[in-house]
Amino acid sequence: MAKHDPALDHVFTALGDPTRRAVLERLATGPATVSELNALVPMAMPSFMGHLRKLEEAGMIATQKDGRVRTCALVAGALGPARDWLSAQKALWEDRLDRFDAFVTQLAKDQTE
Amino acid sequence: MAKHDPALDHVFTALGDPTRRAVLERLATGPATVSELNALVPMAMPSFMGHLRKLEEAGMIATQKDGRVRTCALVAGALGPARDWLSAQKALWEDRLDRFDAFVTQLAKDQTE
DNA sequence: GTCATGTTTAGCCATATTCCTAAGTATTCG
DNA sequence: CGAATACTTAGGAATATGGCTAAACATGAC
Repeated sequence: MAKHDPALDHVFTALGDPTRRAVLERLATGPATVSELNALVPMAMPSFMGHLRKLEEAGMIATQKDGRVRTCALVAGALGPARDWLSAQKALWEDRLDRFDAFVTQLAKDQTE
Repeated sequence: MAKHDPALDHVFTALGDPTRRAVLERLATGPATVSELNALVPMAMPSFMGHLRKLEEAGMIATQKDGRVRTCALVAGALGPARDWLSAQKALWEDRLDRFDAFVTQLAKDQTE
């Protein structure tokens, strides 16, 4: 397990905002322009661009400008590390809680004997 | 899919910090006191307490004070929503990318014909 | 009771975040 | 060319975040 993974910092932080999650959810259905994405939330364009920039810096979306229109799309595999961390953690977590459960169960059994 | 889930905001934001992830990783092996956890990172206790408070507010850890010692432990199922969101998203994401792949493949095939 | 230990509170500082408006640039349309 | 469209840049304000030191508290050990 990595001591300190800055990529994970960026990805989780990016996911911690509802506007940015909404963008990702929308992009999961296919690419979209900045204006189309901005229409999802009631926010001025410059503010919204800040969110897109963070998603791009986190490596979660890629953008490309054609003429005056910028199109955004998801980056494959960007969620992998986050999901892996969570899965590993959840496994340990539940294993640990299971053992605690067993401990409590054993305790209860001992008392009834 | 929830329009705007504040619980998810808190959980992902909490995960976006290496100090807090280190705490969770440590707690996955069993409960620990505040001092024990603080020893994991070079940080003054009051600063560190701020991180613990965030984890507690996010519902990810529970704490309890016995005498002058506060013990911290994981909360079961706290990672569930985050993991679920990521899994759902990743599924859509990869499905979408697969279809894009198929589209590109088809395009290439068309050109060679 | 005194003293060490383990937090907790209070208060401060620097920087980052998240929003805004106004004005600028670049492209496309008529 | 002129006007509309789609961003982009510049700059600013409010609040949040992440760190600190110093001092207060509460409890356990002697």
